[in-house]
Amino acid sequence: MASIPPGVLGALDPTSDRAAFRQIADQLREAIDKGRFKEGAKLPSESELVEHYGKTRMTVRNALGILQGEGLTVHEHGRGVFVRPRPPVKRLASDRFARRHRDQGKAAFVVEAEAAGSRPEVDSLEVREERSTPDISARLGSARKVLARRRRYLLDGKPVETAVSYLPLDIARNTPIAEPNPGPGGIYARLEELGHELDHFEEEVRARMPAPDEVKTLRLASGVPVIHLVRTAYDTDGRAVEVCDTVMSADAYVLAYQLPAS
Amino acid sequence: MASIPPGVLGALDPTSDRAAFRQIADQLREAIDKGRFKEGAKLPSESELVEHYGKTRMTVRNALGILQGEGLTVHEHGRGVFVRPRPPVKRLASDRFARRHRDQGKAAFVVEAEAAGSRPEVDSLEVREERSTPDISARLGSARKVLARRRRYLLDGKPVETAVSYLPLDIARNTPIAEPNPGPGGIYARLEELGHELDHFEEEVRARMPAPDEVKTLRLASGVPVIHLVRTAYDTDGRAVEVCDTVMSADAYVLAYQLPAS
DNA sequence: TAGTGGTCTAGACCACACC
DNA sequence: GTGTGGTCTAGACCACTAT
Repeated sequence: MASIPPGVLGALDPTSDRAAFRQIADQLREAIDKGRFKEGAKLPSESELVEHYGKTRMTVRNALGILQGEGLTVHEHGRGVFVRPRPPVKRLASDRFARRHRDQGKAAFVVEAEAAGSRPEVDSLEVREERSTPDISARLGSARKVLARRRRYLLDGKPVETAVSYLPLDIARNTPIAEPNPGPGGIYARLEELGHELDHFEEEVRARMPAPDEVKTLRLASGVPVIHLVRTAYDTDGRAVEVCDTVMSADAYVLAYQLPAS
Repeated sequence: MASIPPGVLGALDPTSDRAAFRQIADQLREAIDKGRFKEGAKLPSESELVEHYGKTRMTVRNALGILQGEGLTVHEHGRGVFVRPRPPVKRLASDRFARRHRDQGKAAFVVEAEAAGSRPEVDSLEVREERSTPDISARLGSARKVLARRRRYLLDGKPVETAVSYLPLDIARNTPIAEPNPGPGGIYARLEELGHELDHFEEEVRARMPAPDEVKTLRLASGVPVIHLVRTAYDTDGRAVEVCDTVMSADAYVLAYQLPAS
């Protein structure tokens, strides 16, 4: 068993009211923040920490659990505990749905990702007709049945986002929108060809901890929240023609918006 | 010790590969999701769960720790574990900085909150000159020193947001902007009076788990992420005149934006 | 095979809330 | 005082990774 380099971690203060496992977590957190453990570096093993602090393994594990909950570390069974690397984030610009970005043969996600030097993938593509939920109905203005397009997006092999688009059946049924591949420019281009010229989009942004199925689908490290984004597309008649419900790994994205001052 | 109503929680599957504490967490999560425990309701105590499942207290506590990490429960020392109530969220509309909302005698936060039936407060107000960080300098276009305006917002006594505004000293020094109370319409109104007519704002939105000091300041329950929002205000000359760095309790807000289609 | 983290037992004492 | 959750001990066995 290797030992911990001197000066990296201090000693506990037995007179403190702060629980031992919190003090240990504080010291590890500080060491990470100050770069004494760099991104991707391995923290001391549990047995090293047990020896260093003179506490039992359970206490040390509680401390490590705090860091895990804060998203600072990833724990790999049989290997060790590592400082979680901060992956490069993808910036979603406020003009990402502008018509001028739509004249490509590829989907917007693919174009943007390749421009950023990443390897994009789309999988789990599923298109089917469904009964609408009350929330989707309210946003679409009372469609009982909808066309649902589900997919998952990956960057460099890592899942980053799931999305479900809901469209009223009277618009989408028996059109290219109901095909797995809707063609160049995506469903927004098809909607405009079908006479629904797009006017604007509304997006609602929330953040929360993921549900267990989201952890699985997005392969989320523990301590990583999700951004929940619901976008509604309106045509020039003021009709809601699509609702897109998106769940994104929060460590993969930064959203950018522009707001008018007037 | 009361006992658990029959049918609410099942039994463990000893043949399953899934760890006992995960199975217990699954059953409690399902019971919460299905409304068998309602918002604010008390879950069975640890000793009740120990008896029900025939596992030790440590195993039961691990299960409860999962739910806590998911933000599903709040744990109150000496009282019990409760289903976390979903507080009403405050909707931040995309036109919230429009000039027409600025002609009030009160701050925008106060006006909106009162309209929504909440009791708003602003505290921890602090205004001072500071050295700029590299990030703020880059956003403002190289101001070495800045005026920093720090404050914390509360709704009905609960802290929901901290914000720091940074303004270049050559704009803000010796103006009402440097006063604790900048007057009606806030600093944006003062900026326009000083000749910096506002053109637009840019916002960057991220989500992450809070740092320990943010947990304290915002009194965050465990399992609640924060929304980190950085807004830059530009005047009609294209100059960045303010950067506002905001950390919001993610369970208190939903952000709404409008995007153009053209 | 050795080292790592994951799960679990069976206790103990403490701090806090409520009656 | 009783019941609650918070902290901690001192073990045990297992599963996974690396060599």
